[in-house]
Amino acid sequence: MAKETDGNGTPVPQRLLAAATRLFAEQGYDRTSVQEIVEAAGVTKGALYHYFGSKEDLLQEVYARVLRLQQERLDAFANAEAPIEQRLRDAAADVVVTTIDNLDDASIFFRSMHHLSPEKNKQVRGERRRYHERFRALVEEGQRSGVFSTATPADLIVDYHFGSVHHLSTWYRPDGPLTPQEVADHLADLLLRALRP
Amino acid sequence: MAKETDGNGTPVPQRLLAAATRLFAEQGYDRTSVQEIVEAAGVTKGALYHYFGSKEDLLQEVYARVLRLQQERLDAFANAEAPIEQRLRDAAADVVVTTIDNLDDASIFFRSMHHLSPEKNKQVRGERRRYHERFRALVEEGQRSGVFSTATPADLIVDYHFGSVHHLSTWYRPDGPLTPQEVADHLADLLLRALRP
DNA sequence: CACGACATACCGACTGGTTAGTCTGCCCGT
DNA sequence: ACGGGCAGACTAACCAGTCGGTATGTCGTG
Repeated sequence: MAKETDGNGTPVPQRLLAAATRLFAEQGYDRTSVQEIVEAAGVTKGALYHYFGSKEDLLQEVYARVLRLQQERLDAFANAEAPIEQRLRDAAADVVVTTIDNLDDASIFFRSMHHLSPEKNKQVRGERRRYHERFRALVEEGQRSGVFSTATPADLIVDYHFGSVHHLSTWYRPDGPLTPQEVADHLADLLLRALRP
Repeated sequence: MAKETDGNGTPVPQRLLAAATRLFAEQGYDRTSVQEIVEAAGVTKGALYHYFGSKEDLLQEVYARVLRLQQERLDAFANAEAPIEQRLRDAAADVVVTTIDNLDDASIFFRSMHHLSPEKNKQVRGERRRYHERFRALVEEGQRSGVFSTATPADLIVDYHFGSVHHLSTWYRPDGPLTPQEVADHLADLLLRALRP
């Protein structure tokens, strides 16, 4: 009986992170006070500053979690044994599904990145670039082997697709007509269709 | 000699709006203090609150300007005398060029919309929807006449394209290798290629 | 096994600083 | 002499982070 103080079974740091994620997504980083976060997590400021160095650290932790997850999944799909069209399609569809599954994290990611201090921002951008480059390598591989059109630079292709992923948090509603998988299939299909020679 | 107090020739309200636009884009809405805005415009708070009701009104005015401009241009291209592929391509490319030309407004638009109060937010969303629907009508027209594939719902097509427009403020750099027109041509081309039957 | 020393986990009042918006009044053109 | 245009001091509220304090557990030692 040392890890949780009240009825809730999950440990305090994770409760804080979950509360912060929800509140940052709902109200934005600047409009969420530390007081609100600790109240939502059922603790006090003492607990938060015991586990985290600052409010900003909380935000960075949200990013780190998302980036780790997406990079792992991309690597898995990209390195699979399959023709390039299949690998790109799978990777493109997967990032859509996982983004919808973590829509809170996604809106925080795209809306609040500029709230990070320059150093942390640089770090996050660096990991983001790794992701971008792995994806671009897939496009280039297909272009070299003649499966994809070379009419458009690979960089632009990647930004085109991630624009639509980025945009999901603006328009996708879980109670809408399309399931996450259907949206993912459509968006991956659009990408592959645009790449036909 | 009643309209401007110092050496700057432009009237005070426009100076305030310009300063606010730049600062909101650079630092975000919440992180920009009213004090900074008035200093950048070379006036004081008295002047700002003489012309605007609140800090939020400034933000809304930025939106209103952008929305008016883009809606006008879309209507012009959409109602032109040309085959549907041409009209859609022109409209899709134009929104890219004007977004890049007003990249500050664009980043504010997409990053700070949720800072508006519910009523103003609803109003902006309404005008946004009008734009979306006019664009969607173009896609549907092409689908009905068999020029565009019907594999993807028109709504999704529109969100796909505007995702990439939205995303521009994240990656486009004026000192990069591509001119605004080149980016616009590429993105419009990708859209049209994805729509090939 | 008893006991003190130290560590971990957390509480909550407090501080120093910032901010949006107000208000009184001056200045100047008409 | 009147009113639009604006200055700038002021206020009331808020907020991130600090700090001294408490409770509970762990570990080494005689």
